[in-house]
Amino acid sequence: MRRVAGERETDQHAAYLRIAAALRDQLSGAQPHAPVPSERELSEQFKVSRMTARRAVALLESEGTVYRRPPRGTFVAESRLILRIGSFSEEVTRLGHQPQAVLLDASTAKAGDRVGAQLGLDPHAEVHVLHRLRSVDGVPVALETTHLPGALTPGLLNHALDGSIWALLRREYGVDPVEATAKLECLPLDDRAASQLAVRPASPGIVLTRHTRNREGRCVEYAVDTYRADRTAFEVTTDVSPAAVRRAARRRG
Amino acid sequence: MRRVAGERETDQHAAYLRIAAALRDQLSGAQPHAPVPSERELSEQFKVSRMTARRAVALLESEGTVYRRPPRGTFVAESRLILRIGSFSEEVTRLGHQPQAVLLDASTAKAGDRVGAQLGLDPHAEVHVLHRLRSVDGVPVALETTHLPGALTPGLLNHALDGSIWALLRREYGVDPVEATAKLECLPLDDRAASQLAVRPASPGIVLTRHTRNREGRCVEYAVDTYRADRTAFEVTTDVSPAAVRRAARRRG
DNA sequence: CAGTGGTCTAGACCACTGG
DNA sequence: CAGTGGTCTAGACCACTGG
Repeated sequence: MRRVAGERETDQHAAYLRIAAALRDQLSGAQPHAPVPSERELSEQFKVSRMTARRAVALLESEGTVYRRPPRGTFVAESRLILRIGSFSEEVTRLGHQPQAVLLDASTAKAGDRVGAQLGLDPHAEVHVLHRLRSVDGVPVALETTHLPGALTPGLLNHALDGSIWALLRREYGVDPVEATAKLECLPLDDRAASQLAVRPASPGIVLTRHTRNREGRCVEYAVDTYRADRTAFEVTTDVSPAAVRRAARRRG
Repeated sequence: MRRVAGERETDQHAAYLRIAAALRDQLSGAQPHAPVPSERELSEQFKVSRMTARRAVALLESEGTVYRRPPRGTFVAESRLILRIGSFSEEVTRLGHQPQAVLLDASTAKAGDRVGAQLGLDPHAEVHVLHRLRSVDGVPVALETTHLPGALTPGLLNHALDGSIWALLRREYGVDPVEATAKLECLPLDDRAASQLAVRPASPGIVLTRHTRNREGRCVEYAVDTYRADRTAFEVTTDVSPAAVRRAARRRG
């Protein structure tokens, strides 16, 4: 069998992969939030340096199996939330958890070229921009940046913005989101996002870029949301018929 | 400002983050496949140990900015392919690239409890299982595991399986996929997947678990596909109306 | 103040490639 | 055979928390 660079003759897998696999096995039956052996303990137990034990734990962390809470230690993680594209509040509630929103920043300003193009508005049109931190059962899970056309939602910033925005749109403004187009990509979190989500820099994140439309096909929301990839997954249902593919191609121009 | 554990008084950011940011800047104007300075060069240039320079490069690799080709060096990556949920062949072609498929394994067997439940079939029903490696312009990008009900696609394994399966379904069997439900999650690639996709173990991956249905709502395909997260993103269009949410809830039971 | 994870050093040997 | 990335060692100091 052909070997890849760096793979030793004597070890089928690198030590850190062997340790990660052993730990994964060991923890598979454990309760969420149960303690995981410390890096120093693992380095003794597996007779490797701490840097090598550390790599194994980092791997489990990036796959969402464990989480670190310095300086208390490392613990078994809960399983991921499977969210649908839509209202964070409604989705988290549906899954039997408690959603929270903290408004980090809210402002009204001219759309500008970039946001205007995304919302299908003149660059001089007014747009509300909300930055919110979303949590589940008190644990930070996502950062939202939401752009809403000011003409559709006059006085938005006077409402309470720590709940479901979609509920507010429907109730107060008669704006009814019915279709969304979203791009999902997997990226390491930058310093700022990692800090706000209370995870280490470069932890895996899911960046969801979304355009939401009402029944008339008008874009009523443009959002860029960053989710912790270790805590969330997305489920989508989509039309894959050739007709839908052609429609999407037209929308894109 | 409150500091998190491990952050020094004197450096706003860790050295590896500072180096990553500098490199990101430096490479932003570079052509894809241009060489990136070696880890040893970076460690001299930034006056850090090679392990620290290495962490910076690893970060850029995980965000898809560079790729490593040992022992030749590290190079600037191309931008991600934005795929829709559907036919890999059709999507890659639409984006102006050349799709390839290599059949790794094909077999027909009883569904069993797990796959049977996913396809809505009796555990004793026959199912075709295909394992394929998908590439774009010669670069491996995804691993597909596709399950198809044998009753819908008799003799499937006698056809050429190195092209679009959906085209084959439509053309040879009159099976027409019109709707898909997919779960997307971000996971580090395991050893086997990483090796087949020619990336390092634990590189970021997107695991797409998909149920595809025909116009009658029958599940005609159950697939688990693993994509390189550094090379791909997904775009989906989905119904987000309350009615659709209720429909999805009913489907799930 | 013991113990944790976060970061970092200054080396080492390895397999492999391409000139 | 020079140079690359892959892995690893055996330490070090740090900030922080909780008993």
